[in-house]
Amino acid sequence: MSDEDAVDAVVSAWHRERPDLDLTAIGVAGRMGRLALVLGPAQERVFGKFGLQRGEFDVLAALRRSGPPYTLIPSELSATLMMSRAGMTSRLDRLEKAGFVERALDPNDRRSFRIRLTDKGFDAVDAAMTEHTANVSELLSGLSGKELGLLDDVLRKLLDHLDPRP
Amino acid sequence: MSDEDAVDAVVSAWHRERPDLDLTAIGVAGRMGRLALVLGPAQERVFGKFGLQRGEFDVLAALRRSGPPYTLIPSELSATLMMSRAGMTSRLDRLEKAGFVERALDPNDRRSFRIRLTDKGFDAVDAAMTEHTANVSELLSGLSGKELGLLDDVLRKLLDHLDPRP
DNA sequence: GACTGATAGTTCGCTGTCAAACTATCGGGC
DNA sequence: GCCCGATAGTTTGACAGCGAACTATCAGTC
Repeated sequence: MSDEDAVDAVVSAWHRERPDLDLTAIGVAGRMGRLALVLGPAQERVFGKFGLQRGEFDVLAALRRSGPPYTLIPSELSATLMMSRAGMTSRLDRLEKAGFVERALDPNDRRSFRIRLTDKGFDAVDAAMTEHTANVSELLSGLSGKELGLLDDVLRKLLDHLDPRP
Repeated sequence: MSDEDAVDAVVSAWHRERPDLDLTAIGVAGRMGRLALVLGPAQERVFGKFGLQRGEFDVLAALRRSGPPYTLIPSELSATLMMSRAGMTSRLDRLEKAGFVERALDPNDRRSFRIRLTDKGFDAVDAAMTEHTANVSELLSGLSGKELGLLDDVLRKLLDHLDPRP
């Protein structure tokens, strides 16, 4: 069988010090956390090549996949991306300054705006998405198709349990 | 079958807009990212009850599970926790100020220190770990034991592929 | 039509992290 | 015994994100 990995070492150290605890779930959570720590930067490297950071890409991607006219409202964006509105304001500032999006007045609601992807933003996000997709496929290429499907099923179930759709 | 979840919606929107892309891996990565976004705050709530944030708990936990005399040096800590030394300096400042750890001179290397868990830090991390363990078990309780084992196996394999042990 | 609570977005102050520059110390090679 | 590159930790400056306070607008009620 395969060697002990970093998470196994953590779990067995805890088991030695605190044999009273049930560490089954801790190991799984530890692997997920560590995975996020490895996958995050590996994805950001790709976004960086297009002058974007992860969060900025997420905004452009949400606009892009919404289809023509590639327009959304800031509060939709902050809700979809699970972040504060304050943070969204500054992200949009950066993206607007870089010419990737435009703020247009919303004719129906004067409190709000319509955030529209510019042509430049469209091109950037499409190119970034192409490479991002290839990169993520490569990152997960250590798993067989069957394992990938299995992982997806379990993650879906877990996500549904933690954050059930209404 | 279960309903379409948020990630399915993202993937199918991308498929509509960009049918040229293979989105299999994107879906899995999306679920992992979203899971991290849900699990993170859910864990931080517990740490907060003990006056700690996640990163600070991680430091105390590394010291605690290293066993007596509960002492490590800063560079070990920053390497284990995959963070910069600069960040570790400020974490240790906070923890020292709160009385959870002490900096002692390293007799063998005058560039370095020995970070030692105080009694107060020991008690705090033990109590936090007890509750953290229960909390994580509860968070993952949506999965059966078999599913948990399956998830662990796949994550281990993936982690090994991405970040192989030397 | 005026009032009231909810909603949209911004501003402000704070915080945790990082990268780069810096100081001090170590340890091997000549 | 002295250099000199490597190593340990800190300091500095910058930055993304958050929560709370604020302004403007909407929508329903009397």
